[in-house]
Amino acid sequence: MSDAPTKRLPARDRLLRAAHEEFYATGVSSTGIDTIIAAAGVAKQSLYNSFDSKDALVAAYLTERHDEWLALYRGRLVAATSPAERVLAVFDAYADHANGNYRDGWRGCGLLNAAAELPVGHPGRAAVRAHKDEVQAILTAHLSELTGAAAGGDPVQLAAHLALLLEGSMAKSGLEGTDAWVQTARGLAAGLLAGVAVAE
Amino acid sequence: MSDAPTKRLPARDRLLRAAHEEFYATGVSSTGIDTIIAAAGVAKQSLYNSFDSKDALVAAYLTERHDEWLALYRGRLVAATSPAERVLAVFDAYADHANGNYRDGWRGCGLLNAAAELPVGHPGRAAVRAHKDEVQAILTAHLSELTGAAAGGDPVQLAAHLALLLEGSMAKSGLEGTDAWVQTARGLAAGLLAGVAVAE
DNA sequence: AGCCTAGTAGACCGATATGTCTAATTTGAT
DNA sequence: ATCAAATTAGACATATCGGTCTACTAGGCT
Repeated sequence: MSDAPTKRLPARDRLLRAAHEEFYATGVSSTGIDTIIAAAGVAKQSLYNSFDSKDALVAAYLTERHDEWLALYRGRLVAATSPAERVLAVFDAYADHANGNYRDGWRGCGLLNAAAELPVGHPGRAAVRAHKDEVQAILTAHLSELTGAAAGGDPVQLAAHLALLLEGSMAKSGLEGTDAWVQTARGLAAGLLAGVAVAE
Repeated sequence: MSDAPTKRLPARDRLLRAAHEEFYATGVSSTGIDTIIAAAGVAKQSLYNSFDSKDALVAAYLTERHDEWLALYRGRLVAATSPAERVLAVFDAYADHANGNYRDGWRGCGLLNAAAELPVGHPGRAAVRAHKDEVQAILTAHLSELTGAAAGGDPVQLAAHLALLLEGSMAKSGLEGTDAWVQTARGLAAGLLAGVAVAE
């Protein structure tokens, strides 16, 4: 190694890492500031140097998980060689998410979980909705590529169908603690895609 | 009226009604005891006469929402005259749930929302899982009736598909605040059921 | 060496959390 | 009318919440 063996991360990064771990495991509102700074090994003031409030830390946590999923998806995307595979890459990214390392195990989509405990009108809910809209837009784009402009299947409707399977698999796999339901959803999606191909 | 015009409900019932309203609107862990007793118009001691702790009240809240959904489902069931309609009655019960009266509007499935903020291992999560298993068992039973024992479609697999659509519609409609996604899921389910009927 | 930035430890603040306790009062049944 | 059960108001205890403040310290640059 050219550097010091383990360069200590700046406080902001350690806070985000700890926030991810604690918020995901025990929920946003039942996790206190003190828990997070203890997990990060950071002074309380360091938190308020990087973030205006707990709410700002929550907002950063949400965008971080959004980016995290996008990275998983892009990783899967480069290995996909057909439109159908690119659609299934979205399901694989969800599975990768479920198989990540979490202190107390998989507990479902962190964004949906956070939205579930935020009151109506909270900006965090809008952020989660925007993320899910983006996922569905990705599906729609790949499906348009698959069926072509004038094919029989409607890409928008099929994207809605697949999006429901995806989010349903998050809810159900989160309750079970495994990726089994994500794989089930992937299998059903593959069947639907085969049906479109046959119809063409 | 034969009685007093409005018989004041016992404290326990008023507490459950208030707990429903407050827990659903703002989440279980960010809603304090004091908020609930104020909404119920009840003394604090009355809460602890009926429930051992806040956790016990949360548990009662969960079983109450389970029963509430079952009642909606049974109401829809009596009007259904075929196995396919009985399957769709489950979707209609979910739509009824979404169109209920909530102080700050529809915010998704109360059971899923509660599970999303409970840590792994909490008994409340097991209760929610049991509820969702029951819903899926209901779907499976109706589908078995529909396709018969030796029909082409697998009732178990189709029930899994429909269950994913259902829970996906809860997640997505909860973010939007309307029942639109539940109706979309119902339409997709109807299409799948028509496909089974055709294949027979 | 000197300095500036980032970080540290921890006391402190007011508000709120869950839960207990006491004592007075309402209620319904006999 | 009387009695027991249910309910009331509200003080109280203890702990934690998010957030502020002060004073000290460690590292990297010039």
